[in-house]
Amino acid sequence: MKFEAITIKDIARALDLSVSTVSKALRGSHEISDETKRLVLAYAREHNYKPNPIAQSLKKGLSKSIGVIVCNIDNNFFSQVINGIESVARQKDYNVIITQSQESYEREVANSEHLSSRSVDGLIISLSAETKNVDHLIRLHQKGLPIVFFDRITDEIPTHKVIANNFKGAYEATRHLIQQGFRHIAHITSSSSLSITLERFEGYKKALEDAGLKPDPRYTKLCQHGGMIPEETRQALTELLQLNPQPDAIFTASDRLSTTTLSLLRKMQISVPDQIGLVGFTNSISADIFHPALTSVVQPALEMGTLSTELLIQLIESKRPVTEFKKIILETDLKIRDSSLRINQ
Amino acid sequence: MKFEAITIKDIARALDLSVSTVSKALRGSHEISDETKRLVLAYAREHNYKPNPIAQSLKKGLSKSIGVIVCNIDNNFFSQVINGIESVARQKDYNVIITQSQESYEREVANSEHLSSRSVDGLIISLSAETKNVDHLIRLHQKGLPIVFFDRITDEIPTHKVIANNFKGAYEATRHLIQQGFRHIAHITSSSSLSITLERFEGYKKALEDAGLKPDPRYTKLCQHGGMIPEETRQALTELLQLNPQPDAIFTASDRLSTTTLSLLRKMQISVPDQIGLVGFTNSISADIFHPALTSVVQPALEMGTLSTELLIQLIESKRPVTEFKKIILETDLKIRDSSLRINQ
DNA sequence: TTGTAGGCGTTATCAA
DNA sequence: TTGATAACGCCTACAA
Repeated sequence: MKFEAITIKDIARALDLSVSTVSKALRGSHEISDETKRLVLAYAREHNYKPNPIAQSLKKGLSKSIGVIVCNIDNNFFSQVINGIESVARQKDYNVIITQSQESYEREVANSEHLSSRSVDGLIISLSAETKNVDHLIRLHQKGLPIVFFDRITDEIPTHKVIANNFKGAYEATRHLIQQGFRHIAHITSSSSLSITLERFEGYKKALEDAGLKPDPRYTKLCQHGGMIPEETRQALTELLQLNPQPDAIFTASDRLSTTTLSLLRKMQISVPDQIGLVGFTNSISADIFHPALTSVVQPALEMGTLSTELLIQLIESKRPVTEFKKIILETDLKIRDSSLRINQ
Repeated sequence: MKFEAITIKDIARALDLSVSTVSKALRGSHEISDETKRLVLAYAREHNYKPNPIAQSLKKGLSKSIGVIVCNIDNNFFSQVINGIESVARQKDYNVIITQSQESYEREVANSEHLSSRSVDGLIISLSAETKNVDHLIRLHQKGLPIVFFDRITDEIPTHKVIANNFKGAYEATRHLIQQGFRHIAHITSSSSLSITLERFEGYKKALEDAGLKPDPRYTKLCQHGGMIPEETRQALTELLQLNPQPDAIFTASDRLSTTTLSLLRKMQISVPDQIGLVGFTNSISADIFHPALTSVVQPALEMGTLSTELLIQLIESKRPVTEFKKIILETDLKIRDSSLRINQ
């Protein structure tokens, strides 16, 4: 009943050769006669021989697989990044092992521990909203595990990083709202410990200042769980709507926050943008399809995935230690669309 | 510079014991003295010993990983299913290796070959739109690789399957359009070789018939690539709009087709539902957030993932061959909402 | 040109 | 209670 695959040993026995001869023949070594090679290759093909990757891994100390930690796959941005990761990885013959932190620090630590201990050759990670301390990753990095960060990065580890131009995106999104005539613009964003939170907040603030508007700290609400807990977002929105003067527009900092906010507004029977303006920051290409009622700032998520993977594989396969690390900032591609959501239920 | 992990051998040398003693002590064998166990475990913990999973795999012939083949991760339905798969797998200590067929038969074959050959203990798959022949999977199944199908299944392989109640979902979606007063309801669907295509078409047809409407074959358009090629969908929509009488509503059979159609209608400046009715079939929970202009039929995608994974792990870990296979049909949870998309650009 | 032997890290069997 | 040995499948000095 077990899945019996053919091995080098089987070929050797069948052809009355030694395993090393077969091994060499299979890899086309020049120290094997053409005749023997022909025989071995023919037999291998005929019996559909495939080297056992696990044995190869054990031998070479490389698993030909890369680990990925994201907070949640079921999120347009991350699934697009993973799409990019998978495409490049497959092309270079690496397996992709996916794990989710669900925005939990503990799960992030557990997943990183699990993925290391020799089972992956490298790690691609975007930090969880809860993560304030990256010692677990520093440890792995010091042990020599190649790591590439994307989107939610840390400055504490010297390695490659790929991010979007969060400042510029947030600046342009906010400026767009201002140009639409909104004056009291609120900001719903993620955990204060995330790199993206600060960068986007700075863009938001600068746009207000450049327009002569005074950023009011009461108008910025943090969601420590990055919107994973809807109640948190509901609370933030409710508090904003009770302020005086009431905000006339909202700049939401992520896909999850945007969609949750949109959904809450719908339940509250508040039309966008007739009653309140809404712009969402997004890194997701298809966002313009999925968010027909949002104005969005679009970033190439797919490219983040492909780039990160190329950099990681480069790290893995470089014989000599890499000393210079890149921090790649993908440029904002502002895409404004003003469809609106009419509420009629 | 290499990642040097501590091994059993290191512990044995340090404690002046044999590797087999250490191995047994680590697994708490009762044939080892308490004193020795204490020593070994203390040393192991102190030096953060982790067994090398690759060596264990080689030894046991099990990799503790499951392969997944979907057409595209960057698709709400599949990313939600994978979310479910990953959750259950992690809980049971399995790695999840993701691959995408991109709706290509060739890539599906290549991925399945790659994932088998001992690198995964089981396979969870949803067929590509191009796949007409499943010999590649029959081969793996016969070799003893446990397989579970979800959503896009085949009847040719006797194993567990998890699907949605496609007939009922399509029936209700179509009936809803009829109740809204639409009479010329078109249907844009996927490849004719997919199981879901037929099932959803039957539901659509039955709803029309039950309402005394005559299904017109010209009103059903197939997209052989499941909407992966936008041009295909554009063509289908264009042809539909040229028919006489022109359809007054469309029932789209999948997320990708729904969003593409919505996007095309927007470009054509055709409002939904003022100028044309639109209902999309979806298995995706968050669809009601993402498709504010669509009426949707909601299915528990997450549950498809968790269920499939539980069934697969059951197959993998069952000592005796499983003889009875389940075909689980998850029930439709119809969720109607009639927000509308006003076009103003 | 081919074969022998040892090892990658772990586990299982059998002997001490 | 512990240890020596072989084995999982593959690779590679080194010998023949």
